Amino acid sequence: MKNLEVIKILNQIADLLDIKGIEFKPSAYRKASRTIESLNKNIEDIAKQGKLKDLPGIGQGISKKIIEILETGTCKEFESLKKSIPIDYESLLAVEGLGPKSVKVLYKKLNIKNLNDLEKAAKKGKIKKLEGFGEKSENQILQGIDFAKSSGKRFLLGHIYDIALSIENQLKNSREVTKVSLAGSIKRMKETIGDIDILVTSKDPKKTMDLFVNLKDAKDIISKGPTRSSIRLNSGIQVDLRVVKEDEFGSALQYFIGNKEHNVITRKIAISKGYKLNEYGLFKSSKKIAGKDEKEIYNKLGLDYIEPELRENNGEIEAAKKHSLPKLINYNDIKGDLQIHTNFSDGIDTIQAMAKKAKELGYEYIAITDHVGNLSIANSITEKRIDNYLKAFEKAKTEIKIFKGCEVNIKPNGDLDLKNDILKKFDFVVASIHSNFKQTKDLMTKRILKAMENKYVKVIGHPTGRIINARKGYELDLEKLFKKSNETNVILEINAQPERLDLKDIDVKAAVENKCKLIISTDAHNTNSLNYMKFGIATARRGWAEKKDIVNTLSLTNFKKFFDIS
DNA sequence: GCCGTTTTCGGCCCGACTGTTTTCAGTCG
Repeated sequence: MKNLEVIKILNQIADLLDIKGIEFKPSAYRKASRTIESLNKNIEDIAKQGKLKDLPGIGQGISKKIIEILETGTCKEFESLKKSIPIDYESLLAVEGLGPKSVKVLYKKLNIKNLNDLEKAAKKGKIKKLEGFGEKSENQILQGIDFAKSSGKRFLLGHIYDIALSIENQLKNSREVTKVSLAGSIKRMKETIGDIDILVTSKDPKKTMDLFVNLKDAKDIISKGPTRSSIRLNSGIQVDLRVVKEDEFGSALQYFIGNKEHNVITRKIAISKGYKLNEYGLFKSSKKIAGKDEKEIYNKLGLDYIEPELRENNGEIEAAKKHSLPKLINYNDIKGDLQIHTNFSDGIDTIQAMAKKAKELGYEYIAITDHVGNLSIANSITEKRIDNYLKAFEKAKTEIKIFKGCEVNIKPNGDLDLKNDILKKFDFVVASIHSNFKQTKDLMTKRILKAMENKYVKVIGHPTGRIINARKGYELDLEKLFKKSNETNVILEINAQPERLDLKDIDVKAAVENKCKLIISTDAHNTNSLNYMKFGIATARRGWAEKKDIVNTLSLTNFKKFFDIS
């Protein structure tokens, strides 16, 4: 799939046009880029079918450029832009406070082309002498350089969610604060988060802002005002707090949860109905007709309430208009966790400890699925140790149902790494890929399809093998897997590990559209990681999944029936 | 560059905060 390549180049064209000071075109390129980002199809296939222009935000000009990129790896427009502005704009724009206008001035006046040039110029005090810059902006740039060098990547949802909740709680517990909510991408439970947005109402905004910028975990204050302040935490993530009035809380939430495209469309709908929508409310001329409550705003726009996880401009507005939004799976619908590791293979805690924690989480059943076979890296349970492992299940005294499970490696040819006469001793076999990721799409698809034909396999673990920010998933024809799943009742997993979330949201949506059921598992290697379930559920919700689409929402009795196990 | 129950041309979301200004441009979300 060349989707990522196309996305990257379109974004870079947008950056360069921005620096050139060209209006409106940058946002057109970014919009096209985001459209491709939300696709769960191969852009090359769409191009071959001549259907690029059917995609929103892609017209005559950009479709030609996409074809050029697919054929040659780049496009003339991009190359000539780079020539005319031969600078490392990506890292320069990553410096906090530097935007396209400043980057242009710095290049024209001081010939600053990269972070090194920028640092030298700032240290020599050259920047503060430029018109429009000063002492403070020079200092800010110096600080920003360090940050741009050290990070730049987005944070994983699962790594910062608890931090966000803790800040939310500290605000909630203060006397002045009357309402608190997370907003932005973290409220939408996006897999990666740029910064944490929080919205509050307060009886004493000044006091609340003081409390906020003095939070224990705050390293720097980026800005502070009566309605908006930003801090940077020790972990490096930025947190924005906004204080709004009680009767603006709903409209502010609507505005700040986003995403951007979703908001642009809701605003346009407002305009088409003769209203105006902004963070202060929904207005008819100057009269406010909604604002306190989000639901009210959506309803007055002729839309059903849209859950935050769906607000990605991915069809939710049309569905809300037609009253056909899915009734999303709830965060408390899960009845069991079906991929769990213990100290028998590469986990830390015992079967009993995992079961105890699962009971606390309110589950009715779990499957312990330690690695079996010859996978050396994960301390796999080899044939010799299998009997010991199975006996441990008999010994474990626990209050909830435990399925005797294992995770078995799928070999490059699609065979499993353990013989059938051993596999049959287990109630619950998860099969997954842990090696030879680089096979062709065709081979990889056949490899997994073959594993799905094994009658002992119940689940395919982390089906695409991707690691967020680190490894692309393997090339795979998911539609064929969906079909096979429907034939064989072998279920594809939504792995809830923060760096996996695999299947990912748009793949979940495709699965649901193919009437393919899924299972959500944490792949926990210690008791604490059993808490990751919420990120898997969030991924399911972002993929429009309902309770009925997720197998482990079934009661123990029905779950057993579904898989025909006891 | 895209798009159209106002438009095939003329719009394109808009407000808070900051720093450098003395009324505003740039950045950010």
